[in-house]
Amino acid sequence: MNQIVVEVNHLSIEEQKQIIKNRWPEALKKEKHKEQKSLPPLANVEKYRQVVTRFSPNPDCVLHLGSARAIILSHEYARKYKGKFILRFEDTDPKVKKPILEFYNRIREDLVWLGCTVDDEFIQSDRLPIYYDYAKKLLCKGNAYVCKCLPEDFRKRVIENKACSCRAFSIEENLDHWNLMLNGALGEGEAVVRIKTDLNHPNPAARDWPALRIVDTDKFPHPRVGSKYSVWPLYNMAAGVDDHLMGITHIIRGKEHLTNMVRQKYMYNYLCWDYPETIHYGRLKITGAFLSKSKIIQGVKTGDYVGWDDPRLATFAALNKRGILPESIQKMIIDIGPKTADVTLSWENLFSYNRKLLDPLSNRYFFVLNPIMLKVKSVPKLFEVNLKLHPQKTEAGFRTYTIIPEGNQRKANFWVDKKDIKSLSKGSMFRLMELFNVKLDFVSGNTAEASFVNDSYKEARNSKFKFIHWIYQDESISCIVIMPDATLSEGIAESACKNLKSDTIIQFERFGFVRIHQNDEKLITYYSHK
RNA sequence: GCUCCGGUAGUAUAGUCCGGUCAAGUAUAACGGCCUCUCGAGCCGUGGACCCGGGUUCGAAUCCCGGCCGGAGCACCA
Repeated sequence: MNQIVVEVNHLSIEEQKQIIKNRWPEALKKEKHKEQKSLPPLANVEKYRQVVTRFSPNPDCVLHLGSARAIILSHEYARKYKGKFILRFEDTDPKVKKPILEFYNRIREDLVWLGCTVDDEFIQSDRLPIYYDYAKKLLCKGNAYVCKCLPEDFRKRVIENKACSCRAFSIEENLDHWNLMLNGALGEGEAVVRIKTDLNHPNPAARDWPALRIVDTDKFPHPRVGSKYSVWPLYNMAAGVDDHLMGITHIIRGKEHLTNMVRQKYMYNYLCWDYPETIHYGRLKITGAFLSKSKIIQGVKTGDYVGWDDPRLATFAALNKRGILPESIQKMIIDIGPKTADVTLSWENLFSYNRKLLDPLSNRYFFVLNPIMLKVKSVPKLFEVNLKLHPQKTEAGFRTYTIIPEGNQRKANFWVDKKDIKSLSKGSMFRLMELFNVKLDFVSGNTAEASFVNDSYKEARNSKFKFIHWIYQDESISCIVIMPDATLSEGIAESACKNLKSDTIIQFERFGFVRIHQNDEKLITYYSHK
């Protein structure tokens, strides 16, 4: 056996290929296989009765593409294993990252839009007594202490692996101090509860982390519970306790939380809990989009953005407005999967997912961006055209226009795109799509003149005429397209668009997909993509 | 500075745990062609990648060592 392997390895690739070709030609045939991508299996599922995942946002901003990975992966895994998906509002910072009432609901709405149904919901600001309970337990067991050092002093010591004097207090003293925190005798910044870890832990970030602190809620009332509490848990305390209590089996979150796992594991050990399985995925960026909450909040506040759904933002609200389907986002996130490397997507990626879904669903219409009046003379007769609403689906129906030549010159007037006309030279022939062929006579300013040639499609095709779209002057309405950079483009759409309901997504042929935003007095659309 | 994580075409992903079928698959983007009364969709085709250097091995994207590059944490934020 080994001998054969050695022998074969000494042959060149060409020689090996030749032998295979002669003896087993079928082995060289390549098979094309299309695989439906799905999520890799979750670890240790069999250990648990039911998979439980959670999405836990701070309601201090609307949701955006940056959260999509956490939401969709958590939800998708819960569904895949017929488990539970929990929404938990982590609103435990009334001061620095203050929650805002309106966002609780906006986040719920965003999740509904995304198609991620929530099985259960919790709000941490309802649960302070629970955290107090565990804080006291940890203090009683000597696993935590009340630290009254200045943060800078503590840091200095901890970097040198040294304990501060508070660490040596007795359990009774700690409980006294804890009560002083709770009853308001100690003010903001005067004390924190720290979980004891290992002062020699190689990672300084893991040493004796803070679990609860005091916030002056008279000055900074919480939007839901006001000034009822002044002692607030920090992330690792609240999330750690909740993950256990809520039976979370698989934590799926960004890798910036990697050291938080290390920290929380100390607490889990003290309380004799098992730490859930974890997936720490990498950061998701999209080129050219701001995915930073603070920038979004700032920009909306100053009016640089028109709102949470400004088309320049990658918030779900904005993506919705721009005609991005939630299914496209879902599919994209699932394809990306849960790996730890950072990803930088380009819009093209999202668009191609979206286009695939949109194409069969969207009806087609004509829209002229830079209108120029084209006067066609010598139109011999009345033309009635039926334009397909969808090129591949006749069952979608038609829109019908009747072109009636007028005057003794038998003229018919159309709006066409200036760019199209500019690309044609005088005397050249072109075709008004689905209508007839014309010859360009002359162009001046905002009008052009042409004369009827014939209505032979074959001739247009064979002679490679340019095919351009058009809007009959008597059947035109004005239309505004809001572009991705928030600029407005005004153009002319065909009158059949009058009946479109807002929120439908259509394709303006040779222009791109747009979503109808408003169609009362004026047609206003948002541009999606080509 | 300390600690952790990562690096496969322009972008994203499969393969890495457990070395051979990877001469590196797929999607998207680019280019060319076909088809189509859209510049969309569809079909066919082309080009394009294992961060670098050593080592182990008959054989390395995969294992080991060293380097380089990128990201994250080191908050009384989440």
